[in-house]
Amino acid sequence: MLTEKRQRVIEKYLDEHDLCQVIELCHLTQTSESTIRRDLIQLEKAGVLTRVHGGARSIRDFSRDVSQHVRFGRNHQAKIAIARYAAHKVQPGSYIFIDAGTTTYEMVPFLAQIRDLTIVTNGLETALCALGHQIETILIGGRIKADTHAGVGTFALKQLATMNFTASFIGANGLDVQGHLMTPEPEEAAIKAAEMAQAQTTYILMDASKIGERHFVTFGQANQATIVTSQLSQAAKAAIPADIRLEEAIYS
Amino acid sequence: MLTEKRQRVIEKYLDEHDLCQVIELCHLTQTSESTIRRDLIQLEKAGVLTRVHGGARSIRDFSRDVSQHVRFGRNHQAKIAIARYAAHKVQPGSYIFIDAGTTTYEMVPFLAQIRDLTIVTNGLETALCALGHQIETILIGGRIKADTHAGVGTFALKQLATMNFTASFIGANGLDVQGHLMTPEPEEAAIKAAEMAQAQTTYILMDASKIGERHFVTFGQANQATIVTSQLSQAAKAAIPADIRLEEAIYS
DNA sequence: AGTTTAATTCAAAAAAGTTCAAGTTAAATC
DNA sequence: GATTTAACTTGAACTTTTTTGAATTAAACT
Repeated sequence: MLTEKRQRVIEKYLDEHDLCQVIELCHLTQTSESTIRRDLIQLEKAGVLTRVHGGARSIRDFSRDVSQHVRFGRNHQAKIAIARYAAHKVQPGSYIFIDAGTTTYEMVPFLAQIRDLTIVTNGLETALCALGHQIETILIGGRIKADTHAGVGTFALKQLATMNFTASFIGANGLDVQGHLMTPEPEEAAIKAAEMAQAQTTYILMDASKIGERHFVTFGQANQATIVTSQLSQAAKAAIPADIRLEEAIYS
Repeated sequence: MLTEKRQRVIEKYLDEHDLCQVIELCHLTQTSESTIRRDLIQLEKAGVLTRVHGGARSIRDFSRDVSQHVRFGRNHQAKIAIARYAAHKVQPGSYIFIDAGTTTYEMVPFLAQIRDLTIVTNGLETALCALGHQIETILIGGRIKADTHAGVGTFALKQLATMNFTASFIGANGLDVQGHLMTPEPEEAAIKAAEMAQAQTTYILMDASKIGERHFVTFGQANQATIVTSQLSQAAKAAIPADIRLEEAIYS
């Protein structure tokens, strides 16, 4: 492949994905890491992208560190599979809520094709990503948490209370055998509860590693929602409550 | 094959493909690499194409040059000077509003040192930047405009109506001799008006090039605020309304 | 700590530049 | 009209430069 061509592929890929790993580009262009690194150095010098540890970021992507951790995180493949699966539930013309968080963030690219879609979110990165995909986006404001970049607090709750969603897609950090949906942080829990309350249908996105885990605050009951998760281990299956709607997203 | 004919074929192929390899052209024209190289040298000299290692690229292809957008917009230095000047107006312990926009965005780094500061903004990038500087941040939600990434609309206005700021820092696109503060977009104008209404003191940030410019919507009167701008040209001075508080930020 | 990613270095491979002999063409000469 | 010569084009052989991938060392992240 021509150097020129390869660098264009990289540019295009970065335009679409905002962030990418060196390895991804190797597979994409069928070249070695050395070559990709050299390309990235050149492209950075040309002002097309910014190099970050492990890959590169689009120059006009402000979401920086958080989404970087999103992309390079551990169960990334599982999260994408869950997100893709969940995205299939979305109907054209609907108003959906996308919770702040890494798994739900991954839904956005899969939503880009759906017609007349409006997404509402309290995640800054999610909003920016959606805008980048030409999706009509409404952001829940409020105090922004420094670690997760999620809108929380009374301002957020008040704004949420006036909205009604076709469906909410919410991340959770834990699910126990009694069907408690849990998260470590009270303010985020309050928001998640409101997100559920305002939705006709709720989907909880959580990878299998979180089933059986317990956290400080319960924000809802599992039987009020559909759980979308990755392939379950035997241990995870034992920890699932009885009266539950659970769907496994299979990925290869 | 005639040289003339061969070069015509190369041109045509390049018009269609933007980019091509020497080998491709050899097959296409049934000639040796030497010949193709000689053709490419000639055609490059004629300004038809640009040679790259391994092939050539159409001169008409500007997708490459677009990437020269290391564009920190036009008056970047002036904007930083204005932002620095405006930031000095901020007192510790205050609640201030920072409007979405490039000039106001530049204030954020200068605000990082100020103790007990809470900033409220309707700009996504501004919020992320502030969070990055460990500043307590509240975001105004609402529909997010795709071009400016600013929160607008009724959701935003409603949320704003409940807040009160020590000071608002707002960008403007135009100021005429009657003291009209103007911006091109009605929805943003409505937000800017609300930002002014909720503030004890308003600072309008605009570089000198915008003084004398007119735009579609007026969102406020200059005598209700302090204008912070860059060094004024003679033309700009002539366009300034009489009853105005205006401060020039000097930069070297 | 240990693991992953990046920078550096070097040899192999690919491509470009260079040179030259053979082939073409066209005008000039016989 | 045929032959010669000069100008030009072409393809191959060779050298130089650029690009590439692997190996090693250094740095960064968890």
